[in-house]
Amino acid sequence: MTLQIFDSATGTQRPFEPLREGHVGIYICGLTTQGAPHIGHVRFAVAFDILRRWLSTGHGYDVTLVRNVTDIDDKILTKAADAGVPWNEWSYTFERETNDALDLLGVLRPSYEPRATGHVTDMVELIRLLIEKGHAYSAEDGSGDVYFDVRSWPEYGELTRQNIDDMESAADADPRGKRDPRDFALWKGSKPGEPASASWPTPWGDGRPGWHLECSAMARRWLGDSFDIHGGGIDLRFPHHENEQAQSRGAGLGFARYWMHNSWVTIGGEKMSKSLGNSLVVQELTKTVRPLVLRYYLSAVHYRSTIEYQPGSLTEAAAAVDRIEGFLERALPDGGDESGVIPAAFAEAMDDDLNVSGALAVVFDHVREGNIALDDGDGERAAELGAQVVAMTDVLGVNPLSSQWDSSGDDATAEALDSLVELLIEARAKARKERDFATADRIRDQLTAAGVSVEDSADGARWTVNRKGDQSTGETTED
RNA sequence: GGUGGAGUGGCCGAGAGGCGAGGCAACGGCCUGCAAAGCCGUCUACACGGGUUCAAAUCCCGUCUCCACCUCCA
Repeated sequence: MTLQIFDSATGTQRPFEPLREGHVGIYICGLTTQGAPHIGHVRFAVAFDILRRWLSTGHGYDVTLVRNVTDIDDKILTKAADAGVPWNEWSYTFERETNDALDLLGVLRPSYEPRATGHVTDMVELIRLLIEKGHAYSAEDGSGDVYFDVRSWPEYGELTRQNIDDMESAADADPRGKRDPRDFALWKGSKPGEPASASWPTPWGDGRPGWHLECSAMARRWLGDSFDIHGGGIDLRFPHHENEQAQSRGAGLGFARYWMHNSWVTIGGEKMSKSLGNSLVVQELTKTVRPLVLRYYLSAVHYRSTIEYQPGSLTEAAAAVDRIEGFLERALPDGGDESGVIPAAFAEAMDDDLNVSGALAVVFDHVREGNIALDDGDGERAAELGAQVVAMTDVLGVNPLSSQWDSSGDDATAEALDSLVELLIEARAKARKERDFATADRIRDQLTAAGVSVEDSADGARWTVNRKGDQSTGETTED
């Protein structure tokens, strides 16, 4: 079976064929290092994490995933200056914070994570090539800026299928030394008042990288002149990705062969933004909601569909996760292994441009069938189905049994809790046997009050510690 | 003005000419000492108006509504 990918450059779904057999090179834009990441900021990472897992698990590809860090730009310089912190420390602080958030959500780390500031030489080389080919020029106003000449590149607008003359030129655009208002900066000359540490020498003057150029330079260095997939948020399509492609192809490089863009998370119908406060910052949210639940929530919707966040969304996700988890804990009491085979229906859904919703339907079908097997006392069949559920949820990064989600503290504490609860469970079992239901219920109530759920079954009681976000109280409600 | 996306049952959300995706919630039943969990069942939906077709949520035409991007956005 071939993986079908919706290529936003053509606006069509087409079969994925890698440049090099057995290998896939992916470049993703997106790490935000201006501030703490909210759930909208991390969606792209979750979406492409699923792509990556499916390419390797489902198709056996060796995947190289490069995810850049824009560690210098106007916003970083401004915010750092306002905070009185060196810009590089500001950026690095949030780079770590974002990576922590992604670790928390089980996003696999990239193969490599290059920073813009480490690739000035590669950028200079690209600028040189572009000037040589007549696609770039040094600003005539002596600012030290270097611009890409969009009129010199007939294919400009190709990626987003736009006609250059139909574009609304920004009313507030500062023409500076541009030949055309749509020309964009490859390199930005240093301005008075900017920190000396944010300046690098080039043949066209001291300055710092333009935003778009870094991706062209880093993709080229770490993935080659041509590579398979370029990903990022839909809002980056234009101008960022359009400009990247123009620069790279203008310089004579093949660049990306498939473009994938994820949609975003909205709240109240609007794109999520920082001004909404920090209630949806990943690290805040995961104080009351399990990271697994948040990961599920961000994964469950197709990557090209908008996720509308509303109070209650996470409670709903928690219920769905509990359903999978409850089954797996009963079907695989000793934990999962890697023996599960991925069902064809699941693969089919995933091959259809990563139809995660469709794939989850297959997961839940297996959960139901497994529960029936458990009710019938067919542990073997249940374990088999459980293993399949493990395999499928692993692809989506939402396997409840994964060690990724272990957070119960140290083993000694867990063992102490275990023996205390077992003691009460035994006492309750004795009371029930003697038909002393008042005592049995009192013990269960005490356990419930302590945050331990008890479920009776034919072969004894099963208990679990209630998780964060399982109750509606874990949800922050809007007035 | 240009480009693109969307409108599906109480809610979320797939699907894309005929066969009731799935999840959540609610209600009824089975099971249970009672619960919980699980299972079975009920609620039969595709913005609106036309058209094509034996058959349309799906194709065509038109309309309405919402959202995004258009040179520092995940």
